[in-house]
Amino acid sequence: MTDRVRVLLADDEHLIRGALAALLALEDDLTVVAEAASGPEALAMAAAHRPDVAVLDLQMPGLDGLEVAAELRHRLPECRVMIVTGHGRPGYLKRALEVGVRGFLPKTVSASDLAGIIRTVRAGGRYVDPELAAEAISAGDSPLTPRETDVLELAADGSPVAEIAERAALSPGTVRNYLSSAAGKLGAENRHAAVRIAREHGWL
Amino acid sequence: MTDRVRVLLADDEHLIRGALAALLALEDDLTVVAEAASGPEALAMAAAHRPDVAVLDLQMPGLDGLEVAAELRHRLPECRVMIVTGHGRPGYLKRALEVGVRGFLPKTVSASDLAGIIRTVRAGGRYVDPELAAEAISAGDSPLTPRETDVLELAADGSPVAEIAERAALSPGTVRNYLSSAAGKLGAENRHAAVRIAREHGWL
DNA sequence: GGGCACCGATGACATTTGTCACCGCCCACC
DNA sequence: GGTGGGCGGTGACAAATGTCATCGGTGCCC
Repeated sequence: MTDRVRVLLADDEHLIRGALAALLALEDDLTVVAEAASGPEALAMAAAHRPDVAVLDLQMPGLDGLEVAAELRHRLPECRVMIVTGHGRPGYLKRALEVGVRGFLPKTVSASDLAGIIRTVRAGGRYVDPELAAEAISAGDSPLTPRETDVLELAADGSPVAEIAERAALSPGTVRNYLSSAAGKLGAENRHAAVRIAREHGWL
Repeated sequence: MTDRVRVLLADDEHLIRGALAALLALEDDLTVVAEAASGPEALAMAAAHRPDVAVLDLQMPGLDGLEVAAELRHRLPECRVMIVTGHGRPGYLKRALEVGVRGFLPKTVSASDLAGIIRTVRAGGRYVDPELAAEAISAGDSPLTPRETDVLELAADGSPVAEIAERAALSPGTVRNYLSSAAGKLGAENRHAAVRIAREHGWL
């Protein structure tokens, strides 16, 4: 265990990624072996360099952090995955844990904390930001059925019911039923408010 | 002009801010004299340290980057202001230029570019990311009247018309007129789609 | 086998919303 | 001094939406 920890950094913002790489390089037991600016690139880099720990931004072009995490779990099971997120909605944390993510933290942590968490994760430990954890627990599970979620997602851009029905290959009446049910469960006054509420909880 | 450039960094994400500060410190003609994690804190720091250049994140708690920029222009006119943004919508650029911002760039630039741009701005120059500029030009001005924008903003959370009318102290009929007019101008099928379109253009 | 939840659908009904025409008021601009 | 545009409002009408009851089908679990 005296080897240096090999780290993969994935973030679409060059400025942040570069700065982060420079900062982690100051820690003498960490080495950034690869950087990526998109989801697919992150997968390719991981395959090529086989890092010990992958630090993934949640929002990236192509595949987002969670999708990359899910892929990595199959392709490179010995690689520990951490997710770093700017504005974390609760629902993502649950999904992240489901795909085997070992660390989940907001970008408001300090660099030295990040380095410490990388070491923790590398050693087989887990870390979840306390505030995000609290939000996730208080938010709980989505009360929506899978189909309700689907339809609500199609309603997210403000389309009229007829268009949603067409895209979902459903009857307009059925769509209205699902939306009405979803709005009721979420305590929303209409489907648009329901979309907002579901988004805030990370249920969408 | 042989003095070192005194820089204020404001970003709510400690990780990025710290990393950025470390990176800029490597440039031997730049000094980070203050850091802030929120809009009000940025103003206080600027007043206390009187930096040459303020590098502001667009999205911050309290006051956003543009509001801080507007304040700084009055309180500290000799301080040049730059805005750095993660996912930049076109409308912000126009508003930024209106409040006297000298630099506007996405977080996808490299650190050395950033350092160069800070020097440019310090010397009285301007810099606008070409891609953002192109988007802003193609997006153009908002076709909405001020009042239409207000009402559309109140409609953004999906509230029913009655609630919007109450919050705006307007008659429900008037609210519907404004929303209908706004949706028409934006080519939207209803007010919720109008909100989305206006958001995408940075007109909200 | 009986409950139970989810899916998909229909019909009916009240409410909300979108749209249009038209009004008066004020202010800026020519 | 007229004209135009924004603001705020009313009334009316058609369309979209929300809500409810009800149906049949499926699959799961006790």
